Amino acid sequence: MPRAGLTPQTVVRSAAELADEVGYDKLTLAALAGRLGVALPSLYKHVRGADALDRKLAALAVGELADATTTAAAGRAGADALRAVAAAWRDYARRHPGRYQAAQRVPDHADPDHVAAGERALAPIYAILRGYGLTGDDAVDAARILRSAVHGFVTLAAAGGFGLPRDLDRSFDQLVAVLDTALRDWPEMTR
Amino acid sequence: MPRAGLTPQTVVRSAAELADEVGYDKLTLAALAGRLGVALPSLYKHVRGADALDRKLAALAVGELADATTTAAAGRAGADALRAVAAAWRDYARRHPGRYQAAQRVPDHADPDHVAAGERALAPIYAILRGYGLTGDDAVDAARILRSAVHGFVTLAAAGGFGLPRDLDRSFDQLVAVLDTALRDWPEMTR
DNA sequence: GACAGAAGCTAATGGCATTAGCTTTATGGC
DNA sequence: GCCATAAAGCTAATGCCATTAGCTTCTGTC
Repeated sequence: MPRAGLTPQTVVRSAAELADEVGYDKLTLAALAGRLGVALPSLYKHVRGADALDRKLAALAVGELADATTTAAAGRAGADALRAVAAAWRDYARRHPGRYQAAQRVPDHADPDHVAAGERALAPIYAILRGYGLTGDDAVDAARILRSAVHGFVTLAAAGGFGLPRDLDRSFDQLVAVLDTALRDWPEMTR
Repeated sequence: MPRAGLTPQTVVRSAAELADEVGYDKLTLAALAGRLGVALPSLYKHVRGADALDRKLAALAVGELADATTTAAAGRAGADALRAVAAAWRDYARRHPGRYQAAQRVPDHADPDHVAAGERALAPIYAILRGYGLTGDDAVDAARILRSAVHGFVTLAAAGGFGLPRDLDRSFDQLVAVLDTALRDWPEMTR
């Protein structure tokens, strides 16, 4: 019997593809083993179990999302950077719905790679905010707002929560325009 | 042996409580049966199965969310209404994390109650937007933005996605302030 | 070429969901 | 008041998934 030649890497990468294809909730060790042409328990030679796989997949996905947004932000600033990062973000979520969902898991403090990937994903956001002159508490609030808006949009869109026929691209452009305006005229109010 | 006296109503309500207590992902027919003091298969006398229970729970939760936001909007307009609805929304999600997650399931077209609840939940949002003078496509875009921002915020907050110690209430106030500004000075841009 | 370790396997266990079929309890008509 | 019936509950059986244990076989190194 020839060997399948699996590694932790290939197993996680295959899990990512499977999650994107069938949905994160239907990602199962049994289905993954089937896709890899291997008996289910064999996977335990490469990952500690279903929960560990989920964590590794989250780390992978956050890292990829960080790469995508970082690349999009390179060489840009202001509204230009905001648009590019938001577009890359949404694009990643659409192209990789399973991974994007997996990425929402909060990093385990004991996994430095996952934690680092999470920080890398935040970096382009704070870079954009610096470009708008926002730092400190303002930047924290603004980052939360930016993340909330974009994440909320792609999540609701992916779930089919936007029923009406109105073009989604238009709505997303408006969302980004609103964020740009908000960051330019940052409300001084609550201080 | 005395009867438990269950009904579809009590089963779904108990499921809602259980989901809030242990988390939506850990809501299981086995756990629900245990809480109700009944053997697992007995639940099938009241609900068609796990998936049907999820759907009923979603309908219940969306209805409750609609009630909460509708009540908050009553007698208010403009920024006042926006603040009240956003607060009620966030409050519901925090008080009922399991239900809120359940509510994200898109209504089955064959379930009129669920569909109606979904429309009731949208009503206060569109009412607010009318108060800002937004109708038609503008209202659709604005509603999507509003929903994205608030839903994204409560989702990320619930998942523990906001790591930093900065006060969440402050950030949420800023979010609502940003939305208020955006709705007042609605960008005419993309048309 | 032998051996050590890794990669794979089968078998067994336990949890959950579902279906089938049985027993018992309420209840409504006579 | 009694009995028939439908509903509410039960146990038993099946199937899928995750996990663990323990065995076999491949592969690379001396």
